[in-house]
Amino acid sequence: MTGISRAARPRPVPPGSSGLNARDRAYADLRYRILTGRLAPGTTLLETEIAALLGLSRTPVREAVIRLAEEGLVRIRPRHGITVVDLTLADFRDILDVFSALEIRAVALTAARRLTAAQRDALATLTQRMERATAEGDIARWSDLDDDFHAMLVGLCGNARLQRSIGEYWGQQYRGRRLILPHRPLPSASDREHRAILAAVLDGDPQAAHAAHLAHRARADRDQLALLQRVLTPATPEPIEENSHEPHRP
Amino acid sequence: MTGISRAARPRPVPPGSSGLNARDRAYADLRYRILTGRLAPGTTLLETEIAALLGLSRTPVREAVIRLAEEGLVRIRPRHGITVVDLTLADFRDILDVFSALEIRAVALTAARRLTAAQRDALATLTQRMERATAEGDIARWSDLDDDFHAMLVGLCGNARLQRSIGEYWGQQYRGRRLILPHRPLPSASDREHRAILAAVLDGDPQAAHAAHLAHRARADRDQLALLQRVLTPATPEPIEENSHEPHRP
DNA sequence: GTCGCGTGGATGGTATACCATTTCCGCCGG
DNA sequence: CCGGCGGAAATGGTATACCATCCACGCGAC
Repeated sequence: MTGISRAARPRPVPPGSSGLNARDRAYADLRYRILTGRLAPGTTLLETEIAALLGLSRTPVREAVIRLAEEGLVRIRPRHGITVVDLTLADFRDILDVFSALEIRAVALTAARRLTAAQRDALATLTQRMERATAEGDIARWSDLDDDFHAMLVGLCGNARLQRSIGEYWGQQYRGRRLILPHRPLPSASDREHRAILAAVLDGDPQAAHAAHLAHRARADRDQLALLQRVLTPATPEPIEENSHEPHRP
Repeated sequence: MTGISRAARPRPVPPGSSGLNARDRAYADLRYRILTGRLAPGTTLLETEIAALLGLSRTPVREAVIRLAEEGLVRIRPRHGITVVDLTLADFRDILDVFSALEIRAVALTAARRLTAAQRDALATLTQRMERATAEGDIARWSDLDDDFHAMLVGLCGNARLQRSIGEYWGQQYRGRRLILPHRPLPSASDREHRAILAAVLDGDPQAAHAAHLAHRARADRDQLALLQRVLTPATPEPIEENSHEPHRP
């Protein structure tokens, strides 16, 4: 394909998304609003309301909403409206289980492939930049780079279906990451594990990559869930700030 | 349960189709036709034609087709119609990669759960019946039981999202199984591996279950792909089924 | 006061109408 | 004879209309 990579696929989706049909625009727009918290969990809207909100008719909105529902971001209750799903700790556990299983496989596949020098460099550079971010205590920056690193590992696996499924869960997992971002400790363990993953991938050793990524995800998921529990459990004594590094205003 | 109460209006409802909404009926119907080969790979239909075929309007058909496309069973090419995807060996490899990764995780989760006596019995019985089928050389029956066994392991994992994703890939994997069914050797290896999986699950040992299922899937996938290669490579495919060709347009 | 039933309205599921885009095909010019 | 161009028809994407269904609410009966 194009020499330049498809660019880090994550990112909730830039606001200026254009050149698509109405269905995809509606999907991208709604997904973006949900992932960035502009559409808060629990928000309930009618098909008509969403259509009006986006300036479209019900048909494309409906198709987009069905897709979001299949992805687990919203729930459709006939005659009750479309509700932004409020994820519980158990939900996050389930999501991470699936997401990790897929990602581990993807990394193993990537390790089994021949990478170009540019790709190898890019991976190595990302880990270095993450370590620098850690050293500087810039967790938000680290988190973005971590997204890029994982996305790149997945993007190189060569299995389009696998990538698609991972992308499907990425959004849900992202919501959890976003919630705990302000509470994250320094990701020294992740940095260390990333080194091991990188080494295995550059070595072209799928077995080692599988093991390394499995270990990484097991620990990272455990930590993330522990943090999520802390964030989610309070009945709401402390309003969780919806602002992080995003522009404000809902 | 549904009985006659629903039939308030004379609707040209497809025969046997239970009382779902039109979208789900269209989805189930099309999926069934594709998986059973009634809609042969390569078949191309227009939205209008499918709608006429199912006796529905385009709207629900469209929604169903979008879902099938996301699932990878059909391909939508605007202004060219909806084509039943003809899976290549590479496709099957990709599909099995994802499917196995998910199923392995599911089995590990199941092993981590407390099962009821009935569930344990059911699993044990299934393996026994499979072994009997093997002894009798009834591969078709064995294959069905194998489906049941795997489905039950997955069904017990307690992660609804994981189950959903597995279900999404099950259909595609099923097409491959169906293709090689007549060429399968006696599944002695599978039976042996199933014993190991069963033991680990009944032991409540997720680690062991993970390892056992990983080994099982790795070997089974390898064998299946080898068979698929044999089935798929000949330019002039053997009469795999009695399925008739679609009438071609003049 | 509470429970049950009926009715009206809201809602979403489905059908249909409309329109922009693309493709196919024939015609004209080179 | 070939290739580009134009237009008509087909097609899918979108908008809208329609209608069965379900829910809420109120009224009446117990």
